Amino acid sequence: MPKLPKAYDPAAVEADLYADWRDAGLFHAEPDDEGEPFSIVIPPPNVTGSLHVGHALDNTIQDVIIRRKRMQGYNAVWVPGTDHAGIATQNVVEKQLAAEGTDRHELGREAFLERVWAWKATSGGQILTQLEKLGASADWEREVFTFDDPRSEAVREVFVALYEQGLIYRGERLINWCVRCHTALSDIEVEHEDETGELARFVYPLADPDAVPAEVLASVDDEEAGLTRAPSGEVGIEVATTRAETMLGDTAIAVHPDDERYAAMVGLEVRHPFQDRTFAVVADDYVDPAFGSGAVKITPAHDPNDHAIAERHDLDVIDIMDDTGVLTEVVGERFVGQDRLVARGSVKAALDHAGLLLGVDDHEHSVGHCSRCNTVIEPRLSLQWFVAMRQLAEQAAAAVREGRTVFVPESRTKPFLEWLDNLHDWCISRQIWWGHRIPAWYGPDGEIRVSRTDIDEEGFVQDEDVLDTWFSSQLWPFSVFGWPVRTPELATWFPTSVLVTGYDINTFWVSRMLMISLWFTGEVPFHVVHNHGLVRDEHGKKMSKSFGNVIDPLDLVGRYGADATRFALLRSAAPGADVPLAEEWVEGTKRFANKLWNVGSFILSRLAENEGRPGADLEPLPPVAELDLEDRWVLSRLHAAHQAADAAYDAYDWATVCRTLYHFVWDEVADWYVEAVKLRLYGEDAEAAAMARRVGRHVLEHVLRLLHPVMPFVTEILWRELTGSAGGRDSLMVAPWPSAPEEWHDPQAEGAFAVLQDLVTETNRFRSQNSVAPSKRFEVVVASHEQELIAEQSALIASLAGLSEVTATAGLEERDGTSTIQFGAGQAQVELKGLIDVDAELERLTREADKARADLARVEGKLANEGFTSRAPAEVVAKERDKREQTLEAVAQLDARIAALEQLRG
RNA sequence: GGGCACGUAGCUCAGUGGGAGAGCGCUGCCUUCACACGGCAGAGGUCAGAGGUUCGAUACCUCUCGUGCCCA
Repeated sequence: MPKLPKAYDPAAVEADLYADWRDAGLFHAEPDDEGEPFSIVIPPPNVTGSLHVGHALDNTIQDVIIRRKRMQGYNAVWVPGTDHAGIATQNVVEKQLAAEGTDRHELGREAFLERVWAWKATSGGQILTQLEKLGASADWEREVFTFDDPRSEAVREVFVALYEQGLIYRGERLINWCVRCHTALSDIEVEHEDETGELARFVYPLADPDAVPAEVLASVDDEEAGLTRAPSGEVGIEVATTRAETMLGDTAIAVHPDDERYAAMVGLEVRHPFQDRTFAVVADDYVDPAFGSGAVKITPAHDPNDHAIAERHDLDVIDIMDDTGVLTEVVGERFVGQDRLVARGSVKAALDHAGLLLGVDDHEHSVGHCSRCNTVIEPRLSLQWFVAMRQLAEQAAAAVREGRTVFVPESRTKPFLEWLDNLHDWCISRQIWWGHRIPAWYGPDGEIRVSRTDIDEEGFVQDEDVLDTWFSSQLWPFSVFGWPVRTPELATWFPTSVLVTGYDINTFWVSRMLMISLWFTGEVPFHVVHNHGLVRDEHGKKMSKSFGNVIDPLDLVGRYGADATRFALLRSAAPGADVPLAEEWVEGTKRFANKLWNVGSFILSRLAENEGRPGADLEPLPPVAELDLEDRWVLSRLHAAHQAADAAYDAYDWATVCRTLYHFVWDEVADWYVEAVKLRLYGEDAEAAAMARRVGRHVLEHVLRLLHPVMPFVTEILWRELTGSAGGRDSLMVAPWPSAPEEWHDPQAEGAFAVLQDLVTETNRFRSQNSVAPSKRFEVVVASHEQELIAEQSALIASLAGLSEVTATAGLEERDGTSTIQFGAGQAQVELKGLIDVDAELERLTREADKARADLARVEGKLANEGFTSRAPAEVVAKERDKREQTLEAVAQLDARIAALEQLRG
């Protein structure tokens, strides 16, 4: 066997191995391939995207699942692709246009779209290439795009069908408007953040104070009165708002019907201070009489609750702003042309100037922001297309309740169902150009035609808007397989097996796939939703560019290798929890890859020429009874590791998979088995050495298979060395998943080996405490209730503990000049003479004791200084006191050992 | 305001009705024939706090405090 390089160098092998797998067609599957179908569709990343750690985790998990299923003999396919990402992609190209001094309107719709397609062809989808660096074994021949022709076909079919079924409608409703993106957004594309804003309190003066009963009017200065006297002297009703500019669109004041303070005012009119109009006081149950003054200003065009009240009371609706958030002429010339945030200040100033402002207080409240660009969202009444969600949501909820789709971890189920149960209709039209254009045409006399084919008739024009990107990506699990065409792929791989995604997009995407899939195919889109956490930094903070804690996964791959990067991510991925990641942790997993490499390289280095293994099947081992203790022990441990890892794989518990295999490889195989087996490998008995090689090779190959899904590269390269594989289709990637025979489970061997481990560990401790060099060999006489075991394994014990001779005895004789090593199953007697150089040891200990005394003197001196103890920070003083305690203890121990040694020297 | 998690070593986290653990970091020793990307040994914890259940609680229950997330 050729000797492998001393250290594992991922960069030297990864690209070649990946190309070899791909060229051998190992990523590709056909519907009529052998095996039970297993399928995963990638959550399509934005075509504009580049790989971040979140993608790295999400796709690593998918790769782990698909690689294991492939090894288990499933007809496994992982379909990759990208999302056209309407707003995000349009933003990218619009930015380019802006840099060129033009914009999309100047270019026109058609030219603009050509421009976006051209951008996509050259710069889009690089994220998929980046996934290859991670080792992603996706079926690249099946790559699709949410905006390619077959997917667009599916989108149109779904839109038209839902329209025909009455589940899609066009209507004027309150929606979320982004004044920067110039488009409507659905509810979930709005992110709410708590902010400290200002609550402005002001008075709407009564239009006719004389309409109020005299005794009510007389009570105006009372604390509890409904009426308020403004600084101007006018009498009116107090209201409050965080968005002062919305008062320009107010069309009512609402009070609670049972609120006696306002009973006399209901039905009366108040006067708008800046506009030539009045409006009424209405009574509505919605109002909370305990909040603020108990009277609420009503802006029906810019607040959902107000809009609901307006519908109940048939109020006027006044939209005060244009698409960019600038106030229109309806607000009056004093404020027209101001941005809504500017107007907020000027309205307050104007109210103050008019003597109507009562005060402005800080106010904690939740403010909606565009999830795309973070601009403050404006609720706004607008004519848009909607999907009626009730029926769809009920079906989806039922499917989840029946367990047709399950969430892993299960704890995600409840919030998901609660969200589904409270779903509002979905606004799906977007005022942008890049996306699936709404297949609706408007004819003369307000006729609307929604059609599967374009309408060319004179007088008909198509809706300018496009569909929400999620409207197309909701079809992904079946549109990738060609739906609505009944393809063999669809028949084989749909419904898909598992969907892997962060829990943060359960509402955005998972819910919609479930709903639409059930509606159109009658099937759930996936049997399992595996939710992983979000990748955060090592302190649990969200990664963000502005915070400077972003980790670039490609950078990690470049420096530590794909395997280490994958392992580091998975190792932190405990079920249900977010995933903390630090660069130095990746360094740690690189060391693990190196450890595995060296275990492999050791075993390989001992193999004889003819001991390479042919074929995909693991070579059978001799019956357990014929094996040595350490063989039986390692197989029993392998059995346990196999069971634990297999169960964790099935449970999507990646942290446990990693922990189990890491521990087995490092702490059991490397630290104990490899060391134990050296006795035979370097010994004279050729037959015993051959057996050791055979078991070692078997264990190594087994664990390589178990580890392959998480660390595909280092396992593959070692496997090829071990088996003499030339690559191609003879690959670990498609080697059968191993099994661990029950007969390996051997508690007796584990118990016996544990006795040896304990004795070896205690001997090491004796060495360490007495400064006996690891290379120094000495004799022990062991008295133990496991006398037989000790006698049988004396050579192994001697080898592991670096002893010259191990003698088993029933009982120890008291002898001068000896000491005993205590271990769990007995004692080992050691001759001290010649082992410990008493003089040198005394000298060393005396030096240490002197140093400790010097330290002690310094600390004591400090603590004796009154200035220090009274003026230094308490924690510093406490630290010094601790140090004194520790140093005292150290001095005492050193003195005791010195005394003991002096007695020995006599 | 409603809901859900979580609080264990300096940091990040496992864990279990009966011995308190891992990785990293830290200390000491060791270049011994797979590996210094290593080996051996070691220091370090009131398992957030209080009460309850129990023979026994870090674990189960209740409350308090603290942190995070989702929803309104």
